[in-house]
Amino acid sequence: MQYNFNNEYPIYLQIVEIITSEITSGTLKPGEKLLSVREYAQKFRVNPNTVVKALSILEDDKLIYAERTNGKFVTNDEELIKNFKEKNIMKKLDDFLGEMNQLGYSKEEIIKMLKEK
Amino acid sequence: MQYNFNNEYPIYLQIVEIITSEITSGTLKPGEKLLSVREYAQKFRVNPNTVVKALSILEDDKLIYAERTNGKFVTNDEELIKNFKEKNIMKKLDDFLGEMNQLGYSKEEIIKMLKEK
Amino acid sequence: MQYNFNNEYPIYLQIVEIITSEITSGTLKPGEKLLSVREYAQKFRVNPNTVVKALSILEDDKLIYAERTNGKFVTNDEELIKNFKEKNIMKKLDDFLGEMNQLGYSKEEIIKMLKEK
Amino acid sequence: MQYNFNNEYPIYLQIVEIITSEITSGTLKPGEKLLSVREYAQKFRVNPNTVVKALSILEDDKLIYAERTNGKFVTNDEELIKNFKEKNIMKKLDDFLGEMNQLGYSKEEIIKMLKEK
DNA sequence: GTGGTCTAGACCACT
DNA sequence: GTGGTCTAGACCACG
Repeated sequence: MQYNFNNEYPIYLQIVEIITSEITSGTLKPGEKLLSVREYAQKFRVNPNTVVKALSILEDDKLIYAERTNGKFVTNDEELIKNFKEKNIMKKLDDFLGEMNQLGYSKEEIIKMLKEK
Repeated sequence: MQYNFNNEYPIYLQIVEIITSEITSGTLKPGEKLLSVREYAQKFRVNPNTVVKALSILEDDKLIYAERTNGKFVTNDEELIKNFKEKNIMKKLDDFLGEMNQLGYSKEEIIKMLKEK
Repeated sequence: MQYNFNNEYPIYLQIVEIITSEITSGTLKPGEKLLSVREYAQKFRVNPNTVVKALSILEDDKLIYAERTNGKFVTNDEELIKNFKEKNIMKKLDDFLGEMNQLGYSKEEIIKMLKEK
Repeated sequence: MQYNFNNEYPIYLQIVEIITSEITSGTLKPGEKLLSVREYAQKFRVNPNTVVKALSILEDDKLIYAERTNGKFVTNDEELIKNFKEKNIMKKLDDFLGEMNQLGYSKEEIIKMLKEK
């Protein structure tokens, strides 16, 4: 798979989003070991520092935790993952509705357009 | 009215979006004269150059045109405005659906969540 | 006829060029009376001041002369018109060759491309 | 080398033309890194922002692309470069022929004059 | 009074 | 060190 990063948006945040959705969607299971920084750097074709920065944010969010010399792991707190997922979704929904309203579309019209797709 | 610009996002792009919505929503009619660069600068409380940058993007998009020393005007090409509006909407819809799918939500689930809001 | 003025270039200079070529190409004959400022302004759909500025340049160039209350006329100096025409042509040729050379085309290649058109 | 910018013409557009010719003529190869904004500013003895403006036009044209914080690079799309070169040439040829025709010269006469130069 | 251009200088995020 | 953004302020051509 190719990763096409958007240049108008910090790469490390794009990586945060990728790994976050891997966790919330279950591609990465609770307790599972993450790739090493070097492996992610290769996979994403970015500078290792960029990966470090992304992972430290995930660690702040408690979505992953580090075992000192052993690697980084997905949290075992499934409740947290679930909450994170819902919070994420709600934010996206609200942002989306807000933008569409600004353009003059009501919720009903939006649903109609979605159905037609 | 107060303009609260989001700091994580270039002001000039936010101005582009504001004026674009004014055009696509009909607040600014085809052929209508825009405020002068200096007036927008006052209104938005930004530097005139920031306005210049925003307007030059709208001009690239053909949504407005400049009459040398006379001011800037909304395009008379209503077809273009309509296309622009639709393109804009479709992009937002697709982006939104893409993000949601990446998080593991189907179109039906999304519609359901929207209805519940 | 429609006049589509190029916005990136002063209108009065574009008018100078139009009238100049009318004179050098013989559309306007030596001694012939020009339109009035007002008539040109209507014809070109520009501000009368713009026409005045254009005509004053032509007068500086001696291509036209003013009879006080009577109007403006094409010069009777056919030699001048001819010289003007040649000078004009040579400048255009040189500019063109210069630009093309900068892009890496020799005179021979240019002639070849012209023939193929 | 000295850069003598023509005062009747925006410097940033003159820079656009210089770099465009360097790309289309192969002086700058596909994928090659451009000088930094600051280096160009020194070389051309202009303000960095003037360079920024020129480069942003080249980026709009897709002739160059930016790698965030890493520099700017010539596009790798050689087809695009070729098309750009040809389009550029054709435009110049057409403009030139158009002007000359307006002055009453046929293509044959133009070719004759070119040969005599 | 209008937009166009340019300068000087500053701060910031990113790698 | 790189580009991106923004400000303040200046001068100019144009109509």
